[in-house]
Amino acid sequence: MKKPPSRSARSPGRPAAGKDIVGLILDVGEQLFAARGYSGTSVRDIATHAGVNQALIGYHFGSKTGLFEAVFKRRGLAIVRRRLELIDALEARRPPPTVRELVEAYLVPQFDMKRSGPAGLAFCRLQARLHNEPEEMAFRLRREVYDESTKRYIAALERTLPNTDPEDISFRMMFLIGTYLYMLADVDRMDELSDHRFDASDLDQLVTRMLDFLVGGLQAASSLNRKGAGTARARARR
Amino acid sequence: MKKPPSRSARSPGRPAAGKDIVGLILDVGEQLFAARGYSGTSVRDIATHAGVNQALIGYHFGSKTGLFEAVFKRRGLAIVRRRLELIDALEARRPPPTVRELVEAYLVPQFDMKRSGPAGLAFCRLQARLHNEPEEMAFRLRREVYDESTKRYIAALERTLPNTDPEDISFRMMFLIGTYLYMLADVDRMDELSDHRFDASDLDQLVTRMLDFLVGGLQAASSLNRKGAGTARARARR
DNA sequence: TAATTAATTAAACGTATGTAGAATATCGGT
DNA sequence: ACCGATATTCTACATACGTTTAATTAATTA
Repeated sequence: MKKPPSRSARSPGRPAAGKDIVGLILDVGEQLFAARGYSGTSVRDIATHAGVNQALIGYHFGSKTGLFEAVFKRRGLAIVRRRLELIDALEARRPPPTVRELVEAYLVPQFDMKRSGPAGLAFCRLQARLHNEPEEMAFRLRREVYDESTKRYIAALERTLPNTDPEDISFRMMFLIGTYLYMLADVDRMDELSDHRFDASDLDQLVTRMLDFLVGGLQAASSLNRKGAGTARARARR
Repeated sequence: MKKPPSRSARSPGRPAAGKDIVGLILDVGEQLFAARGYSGTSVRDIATHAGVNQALIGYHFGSKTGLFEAVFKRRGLAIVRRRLELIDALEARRPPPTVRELVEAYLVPQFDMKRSGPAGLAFCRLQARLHNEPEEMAFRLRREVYDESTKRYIAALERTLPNTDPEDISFRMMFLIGTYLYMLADVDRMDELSDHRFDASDLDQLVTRMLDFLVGGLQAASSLNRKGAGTARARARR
C-alpha cells in the first residue's frame, strides 16, 4: 500500500532539501519570546507560527529552554563580539580613549542591532527583558554572554578615570546598564509621559542624548566620604 | 445527616472569623509574582502556599489578572502617594527645590519600600519587572499608578532647570527611571561584575551613589544642535 | 543500488492550567 | 430563632502545556 511520493501540503519524512528550517524556528522564537516572555510563549505557538510540527523543536533544540538559549546566543554573542572589537581598536590607539568614546563603543552595537530591522528589534527587547526570565536561565546566559566584555569596559574606564574610586566606577557601570536596557526594551513610556510632545523613535538622537547623560553621570563628583563609615564594610573586604 | 460542627482541619463554609485571608493571599501573590513573573505563577501555586482553596482567589479577586492588579496597586499607590507628598512639601518651601532634592524625593519612597522587609522587597522586584508582563496589563497599570506623579516631577525639574530644553529633561527622566528600576530589580549583577569585591547591599550608600550619578546626568550639557535637523521633527510637532 | 542517517509529521501521554458550579458553614440583622 | 448574605471548600470541566515515541521520507554513504 505505497502512496506515490505525495507532493501535497505537509507530510512526514525528510523534506526535499532547501529552506533553513532551524533559522526559521529561531526567527519565530525570537519574535514570540520577545513579545510575551519565556513563560508566556508556548512551544506550540512557535511551531504553528513557523508552519512546522511541534516535535521538530524538540528534535533540533532538545527543549524549550534549549531553544531560548539558542535564540539568545545567536545575536547576543554577535553583539559582544563587536563590543570587544571596538574596545580593542580604542585601546590600540594613541591617545587613549575618552570616557565618551568608551561609552559609545559599549552602546553602539546594541543600538545598531535595534536599528537593523524587525529581527534585531525583537532581539533587543528579548535581551532587555532577560532578567525577568527564570533565574537559572537568566543568570547563566548573562554571565556566559556579557560578563567578559563588561569587565573589559570597566577596566578601561578605571584607566581613563584614574582619580575615581574603582568602586564608584563599578556602581556607575550598573547604572549605565540599567539606563540603556530600559531604552532597549522599547517601553514607549516617553510618549505617554511627555503627552505625545516628544519623539523617541530617532535612534541616533536617542544615543546622543544618552551619551550626554551617561558621561555626565560617570564623571560626576562622588559625595561619599571615603574615610567615613559608609564604605567601611566594602573596603575591609578588599 | 448533620455532622457536628467539624472543628478539624479545613472544611467548607464560612470560617469562624478572624484572620485576614484577603491580605494573606495578596502577600503570597506578591511573593510569587515577584519571583516568577505573572505567566510563571499559577493560581494553584498561590492558593497552596496560602493554605487556601484555589476557588477562593476567584471569589475575592475575580481572576488571576484581578489578583495581580490588586497586588500591584496595594503598595504601588502607597509609593506614589508618598512621592506626591514629598514634592508638595518641596514646592511649598522657600527656596525652591534643587535638582538633587527632587531626585531624592522621587527615589526615596521606592528604596524605603525596598528596605521595609521581605514584602516590600518582593514588591520592588515585581514593580521593576512590570514591563515584562502582558502588555495590556503593564500599560494600564503603569499609566494608572505612576503617570501623574512622574509628570509632576518632570514639571518641577523644568522649573528648576529653566535653561535646559524640556525635551532633554523628559528624555533624562526616562534614563533616570531605567536606572532606578534596574537597581530595584535586585539583579545582583554588581557582585558578579566586580568579582565579589563590592557590596551593593547597603541601600543608603546605593541611593547616595545613584543621586551623584543621576544629578550629574541631569545637569550635563546637551550636545545636540537645537537648530539642526536632528530635532526638527519633534519640534515641528509642538 | 543497498543500507544508514537525518529531518520531518502524526499522535499521544501525563500533567498543569484558569475558571465555574454546587455544597456547606458562619455571620449579621431582625 | 430565623434568614439572607458572605466566605469558604470540593469537584470538575475544558483546554493548554512540554515532551516522547513511532512512522515516514529524503539525503548521504558504502
